[in-house]
Amino acid sequence: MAVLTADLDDILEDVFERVTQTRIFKNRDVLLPDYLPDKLPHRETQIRKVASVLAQALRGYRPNNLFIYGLTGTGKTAVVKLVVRKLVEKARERGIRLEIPIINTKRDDTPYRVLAKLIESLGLRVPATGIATAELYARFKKFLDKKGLLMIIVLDEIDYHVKKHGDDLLYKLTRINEELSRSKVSLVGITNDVNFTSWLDPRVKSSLGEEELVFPPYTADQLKDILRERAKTAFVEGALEDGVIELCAALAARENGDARKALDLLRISGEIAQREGSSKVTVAHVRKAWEQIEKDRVVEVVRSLPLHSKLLLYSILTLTKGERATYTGEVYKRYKELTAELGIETLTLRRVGDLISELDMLGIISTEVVSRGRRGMTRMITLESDPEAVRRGLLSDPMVAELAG
DNA sequence: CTTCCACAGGAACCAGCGGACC
DNA sequence: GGTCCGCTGGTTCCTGTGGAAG
Repeated sequence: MAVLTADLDDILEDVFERVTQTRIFKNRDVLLPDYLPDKLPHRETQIRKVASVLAQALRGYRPNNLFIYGLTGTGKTAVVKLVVRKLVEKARERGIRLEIPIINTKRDDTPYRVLAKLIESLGLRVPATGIATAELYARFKKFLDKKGLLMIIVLDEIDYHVKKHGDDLLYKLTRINEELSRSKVSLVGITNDVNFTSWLDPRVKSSLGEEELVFPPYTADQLKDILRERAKTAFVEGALEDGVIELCAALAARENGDARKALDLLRISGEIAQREGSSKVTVAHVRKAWEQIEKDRVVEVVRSLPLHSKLLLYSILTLTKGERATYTGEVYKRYKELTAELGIETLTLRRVGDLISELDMLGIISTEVVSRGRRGMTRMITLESDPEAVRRGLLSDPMVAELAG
């Protein structure tokens, strides 16, 4: 352990030396998830389709509603944003009154907030709460009609909204044109969930699906092209060892052809290489990055859990030790002991069941409803993620740390 | 074949909060 | 300043259920 004997100056000197000497990145930012490139390889047909539907706006007509499906990281949002950017430019040149708000309904996840965003896009401020949603909708309609313009509303990740709040708002928006005299509205819905339409009222479905477009997952080869394209501006020449791009592409292709994941992976591989003072990004760096992404995700998710979920997870962790399975009853018993020890209130079994489901959906644990015959129905619970990462996430909470002693 | 366990998970309801409206 | 509103994060009460034990 040379590190223990070296003195601080030497260590820091060494680290600074390595980090500044080696140059891997030319422009790291182009690998970040929110970077919007002006070239999107293998999305020509989708760009064409979106553009041809929305371009009606340039002639002053209301474009057909458009519905876009595709898994995460297939370029849906990027394509739409790119087309919208150009379209708004053109409309301005031609003096057409066109407004295209893009609303992420996962971030703004209530009907209220969606409407608030819409009103804000018309240039008006809205209180964060306090008004009935129906009233807000009435206001939106009024202001919109007064302005007399063409509005294309892009609702990103719309499946979240509908699953949480139903298709009420969507239904109203698809029919809003009947109540407007001076303005027109088109809708673009974007969803990750391919079976999403089963959640919709048939009338909404047919109206929203005037035009439909599917974004297929990228293949490994296509991901390679995307990564190569970005790598050109992201890395200094010769910084990538042979096979790095191929491996990133292959790993991400396995994850449903997710381009975002592929880009993350490449970026983090580069960061690891840089930190190690290596002059090249190697395949080994990619493998490390892959593990790190998963662990970081787990630590972060666990850290941001509410206290009672953490206590449940802590119960699961100690009961399973990362190996065997446990059951709802066992977990609840352990959980009650923990809350008693901390002197805090205990949630009901009903609520705990929901919290366990949430942990399952987050991918931290996996559960399966099983019958143990006379011993009743229960959920079989196994820890799905790296126990060390889970422990780290949990111990960052002072309450849990107190329990662990 | 029937019983019966130990929960799953739906439905309805509630308290408290922050904030706008009148 | 009381009232109304939506949201969060709970509770209470309830009906449903797969399969080992009897």
